[in-house]
Amino acid sequence: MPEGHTIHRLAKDYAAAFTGTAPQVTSPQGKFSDAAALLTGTRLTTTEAHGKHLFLGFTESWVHIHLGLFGKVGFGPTPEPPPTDTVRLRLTNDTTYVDLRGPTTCALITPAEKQAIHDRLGPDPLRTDADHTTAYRRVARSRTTIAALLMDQKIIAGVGNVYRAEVLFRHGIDPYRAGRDITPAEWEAMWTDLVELMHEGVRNNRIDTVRPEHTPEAMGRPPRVDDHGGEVYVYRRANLPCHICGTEIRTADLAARNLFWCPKCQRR
DNA sequence: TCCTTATGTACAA
DNA sequence: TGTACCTAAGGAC
Repeated sequence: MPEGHTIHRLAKDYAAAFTGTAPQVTSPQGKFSDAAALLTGTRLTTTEAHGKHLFLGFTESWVHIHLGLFGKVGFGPTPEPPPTDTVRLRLTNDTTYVDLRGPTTCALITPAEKQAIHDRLGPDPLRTDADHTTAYRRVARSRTTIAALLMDQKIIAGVGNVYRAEVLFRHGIDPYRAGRDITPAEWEAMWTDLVELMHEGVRNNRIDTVRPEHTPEAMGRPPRVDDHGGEVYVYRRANLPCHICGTEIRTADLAARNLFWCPKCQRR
């Protein structure tokens, strides 16, 4: 379930369980075995997230993890169960084990390689070093749709398909508007909102975007049941009535991803 | 048991 | 723009 909030949460969870310890590192699936052998016996000193990229800092080098669409991480107490053959990376110390499966990336990198990743990523609403005005400069010059720009990690890091759909809804912005038609005030408002929503996402480990006055309880409707876990306005609600105006939520393909929006609440 | 789908990205043409 | 890659769950048979 990887948007930026998930990765920042994982950075905290890895740190809480392993910082200061020298975990046993293994790769039951095999693709990370050589690196795992090198890392075993060295200390995990720090962890960090930028957008959807996770970095585990060991004494000598960094492990760079990107979950992609399918990657999953699971923690548990020791004693650890025998790993299944899809576990790419397992860390185990005296109290905790953690398994990583299905990542797009799991690699040892140097500090210079890590810096190169930071350099190609845009500002991350969850990082204190983020400067949203640099992102707006790129948005304001672009003829690309705002829906595509919000998913472009070079422009803004950490937003995925759920936050994209939801923040556009919350600000009444039609997803097909060009970046250059987004006003500074609109960008500022979306950014501020993302900072809040994503911090809440880290705390709760799920995406909730529905304002208190529109919750199922407040509106007298049944709670949402969706395996992504959170309460949302439009994401994966195609052909269901908009929580606010009742219009059917629309869906379309945009750059090979599913886009969702309310044609009445979100105007050009 | 097979098929579809998914909160992502990179690379080829 | 299309396709490849990584995994697991749910639904159709």
